[in-house]
Amino acid sequence: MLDERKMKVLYAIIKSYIDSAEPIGSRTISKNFELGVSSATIRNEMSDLEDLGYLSKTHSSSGRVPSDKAYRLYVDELLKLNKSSIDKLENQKIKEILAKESWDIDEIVQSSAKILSAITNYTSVVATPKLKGSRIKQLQLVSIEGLGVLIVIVCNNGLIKNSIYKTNIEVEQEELIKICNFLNERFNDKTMDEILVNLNIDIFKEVLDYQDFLKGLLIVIQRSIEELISIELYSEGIMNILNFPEYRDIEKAKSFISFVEDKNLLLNILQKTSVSQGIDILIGQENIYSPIKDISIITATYTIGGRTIGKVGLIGPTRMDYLNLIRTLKIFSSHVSNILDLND
Amino acid sequence: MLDERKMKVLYAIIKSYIDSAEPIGSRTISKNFELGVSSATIRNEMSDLEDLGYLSKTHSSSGRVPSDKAYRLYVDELLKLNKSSIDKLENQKIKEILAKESWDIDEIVQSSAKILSAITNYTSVVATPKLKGSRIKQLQLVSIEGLGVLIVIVCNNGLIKNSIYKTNIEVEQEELIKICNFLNERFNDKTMDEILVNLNIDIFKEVLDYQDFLKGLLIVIQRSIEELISIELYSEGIMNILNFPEYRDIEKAKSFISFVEDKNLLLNILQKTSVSQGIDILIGQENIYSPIKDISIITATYTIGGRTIGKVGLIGPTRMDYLNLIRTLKIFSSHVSNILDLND
DNA sequence: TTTAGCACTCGTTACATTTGAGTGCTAACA
DNA sequence: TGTTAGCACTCAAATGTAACGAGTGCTAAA
Repeated sequence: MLDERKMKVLYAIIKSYIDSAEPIGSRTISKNFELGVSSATIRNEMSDLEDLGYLSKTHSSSGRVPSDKAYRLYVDELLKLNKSSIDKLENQKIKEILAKESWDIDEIVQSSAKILSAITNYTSVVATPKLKGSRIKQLQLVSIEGLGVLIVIVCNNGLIKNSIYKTNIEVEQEELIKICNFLNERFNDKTMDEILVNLNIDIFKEVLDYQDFLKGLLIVIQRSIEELISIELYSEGIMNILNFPEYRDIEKAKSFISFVEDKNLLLNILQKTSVSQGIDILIGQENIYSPIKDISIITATYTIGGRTIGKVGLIGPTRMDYLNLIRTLKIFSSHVSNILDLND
Repeated sequence: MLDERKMKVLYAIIKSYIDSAEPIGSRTISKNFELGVSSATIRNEMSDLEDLGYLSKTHSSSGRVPSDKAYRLYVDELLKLNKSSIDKLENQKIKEILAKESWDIDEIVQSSAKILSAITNYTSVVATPKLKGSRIKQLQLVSIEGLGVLIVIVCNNGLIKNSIYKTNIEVEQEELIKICNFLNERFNDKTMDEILVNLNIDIFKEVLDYQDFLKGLLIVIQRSIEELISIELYSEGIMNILNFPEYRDIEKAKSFISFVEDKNLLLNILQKTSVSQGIDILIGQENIYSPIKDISIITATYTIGGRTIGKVGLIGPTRMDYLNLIRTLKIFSSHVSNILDLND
């Protein structure tokens, strides 16, 4: 395909453009990179690369800017090479930052997004785990004087959700335990999905006492499970976008922001990304759903016990720092997975 | 002080400036407001108002811009008049939006901030309740198989906090209930503050069994209480600032953003605002703590059972829409107070 | 095949000019 | 004495023009 020198020239341009954000001229390359040829030669190569669709000009006598196709080539190469090179120090740092304990799903996910945007200076998005397939490990009912009943749902992956059933029907402590045991028996080893389907049908046939109480209780449990399996999306560090020169223009910045704040669209895009393990990258136009064509999204999945249950991503201009971001995101998602596994 | 006509001219300028953000000239006023005098007369009045410190010019031949002093006059007048005029419809709308049930403090507070910024299109800040003086109504310990013990703290205002004590010390169900009862007895009718102080001293004298278990448990309880009484600050809608023409300049926008993201400073400012019930407003330079001198902050308090326990505020350029924001914030804070009271 | 050299392009910058919204002052008027 | 029309003046913003320079493509020689 591309001969070695063309490759070198292209990479030089991509790297330069990633940190300057200005069109790159042939002289810049010949000065800053040791290619052993003159600017005129590079000029010829650049002209070829433009014909091949890897570069473009902003106007007839300007320097060149890498195209989506160029980034794609670059990124695919990175993904191949990058396997080994994980920085010990950075690894340690991320581990420490993430060390804070928590069992609340939303809290873990939300603080992940915060941390990720803080260490990268990019905008981050994190989608909460898909718990559809998870099972309920234990259900606890705790009577709270004068308020109602606290429902605690413990998932098999150690995550916890609780909610309140507000009622003034008084139920004996013993009865409560009975009901609790009864429900635990029902739920035992069923997935969330299965439980949701059978929630009402099964239960009333068998229990005769406390029908009213139970009816209310089940509604709350149902709502909790629904919340548990619904996918939430958090983004952090949108402001970081203002540091990129391409977003000096307020209107562009605003359209970026409203893109990131359109949770539905973003969720859709995240879900469309390849399910294969590891890193997935969408560059510019490749992403047909986005109304903005000059942003890239790097996503990684995180897992519990090897099963993919959520996504974490970084968003920025197509000219994003793929090299570092890929590395950071890899380390990061594996640590988040570890944390989630630890709770198991 | 100011005669009636000067007052009218000043108000006309303030109102015009609030919605145009451009210096106001004498002709604009004479055209858009029915003052019955010519632009030349208004020009004279404006000149006087400038001498009195209510107006200033951006350059020698520009229109006039209201000063902080002018806004102060305007706002004080608004606060006097506004008492009665609460819009039924808007009232209803806010009530509906806030209707979603929740018992988690952070959740209530966070979603309040979101809603407030959404309905006003300004940046909102909300500080979580000060629960120092609250009491623990009930403590519950729930054993969770293979994980440890779930601790549920129910406050006397109905708010709930839970955390996990991760341990593999196995404790009999009966013993757990005993410990739970024991702790409840200790905590009963003490404020958070009091509990924190006495937590360790009291307890070990009396309990002999399960010392290790208890030691770990108390550490977690302590941490939970600390979190419960610590003040958190949430802000939402920072992006709204980009819609104001005065923040077209990215650098200004960035400095606004870093101001709002400096939680400590902001908390400090919120706490300095007057404790008197109702609305408090800080205009521009009046706020000596802020590094930015051209923003205003409107704050309201929210209460539980009449006691002030948190603050909610709106931040924007000094040229903010005081009239509407005051009204909205009043309604809003009273509804939030209601929600919190309901849980009582 | 490479490269020095040169004409050409076009966005950026700097500077001069024009425009217009606004002021302040003065003189006339009710 | 307060009000107003009229006019000269100010200054930011818009417009126009010229010079600059970073870049290209092409040609001809090494």
